[in-house]
Amino acid sequence: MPPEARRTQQKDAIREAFASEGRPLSPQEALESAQSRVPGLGIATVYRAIKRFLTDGTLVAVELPGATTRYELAGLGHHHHFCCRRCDRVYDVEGCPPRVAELTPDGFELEAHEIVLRGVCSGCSQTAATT
Amino acid sequence: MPPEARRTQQKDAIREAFASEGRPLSPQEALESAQSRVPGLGIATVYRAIKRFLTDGTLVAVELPGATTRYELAGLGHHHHFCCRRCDRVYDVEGCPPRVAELTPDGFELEAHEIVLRGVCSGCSQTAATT
DNA sequence: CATGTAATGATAACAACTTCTCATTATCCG
DNA sequence: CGGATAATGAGAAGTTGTTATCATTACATG
Repeated sequence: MPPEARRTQQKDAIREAFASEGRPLSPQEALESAQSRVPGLGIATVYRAIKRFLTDGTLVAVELPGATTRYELAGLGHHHHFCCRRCDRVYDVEGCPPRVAELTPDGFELEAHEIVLRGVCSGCSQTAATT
Repeated sequence: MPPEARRTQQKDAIREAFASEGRPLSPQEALESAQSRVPGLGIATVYRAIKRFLTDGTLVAVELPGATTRYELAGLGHHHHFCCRRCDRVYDVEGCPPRVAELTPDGFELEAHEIVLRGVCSGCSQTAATT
């Protein structure tokens, strides 16, 4: 049996990072966010916490093309993602277009689908000017 | 100015691999396919050829969530991809569902989108039986 | 509050993929 | 054909992201 988990301010800070940011975070992003609460936090602890949160169902992995894996709180239901090419942040997007399943070639069995939108987020869009 | 390119049987074999397979290939897949034409072919040569083909517009990169980058012949037009979880091969799929752009959150600027279908390809589906 | 032990932080070690190095080979052009 | 040099193959070396090691710290319980 696995060792009993202890509650620590580090894990609390990491969990809180995902909850407060409200978008999928990479381990590095989670580290930076959580460090505002626990300054000395190390990246190894973030990886350990994420692994534990995946196991206990707190987080789920979000894989994106050409980017490192992000993680977000579980239980959000079916949704997709938007990647900003300026800040590299990933955002959740609601909804799902109709007829996605119709793309499936004959003889293929569709089990899941993912949609990734790309562009510039509202924050970066305002800051804009330069390309 | 860059050195003048020479035509070699290795590059021909690699280009032919992409043309004959008709689907996005990883460097490793391209190597295996091209080795049927040039047995001694090395992986370094495949990487060098791909880099050159990207530069001269012969190939384009296809990035997928949680998978190594694939490459395919350029000029295929807008399309999406299907990943088989059994054989890990990637296939092109025609078409594009309507209203994808409507998912974009307010204030965000959409520039592109990608759809990845997942499941089992027709080849693996027949071989099936086991899960 | 004393104690057993899970958790942490820093860093080394991994793993997967890609690029570099260099001696050798092949291509191209006069 | 002969020479200049681009291309190749094999393996070393880099990258980037993740996991393991280990001495130290901090939970949590009696």
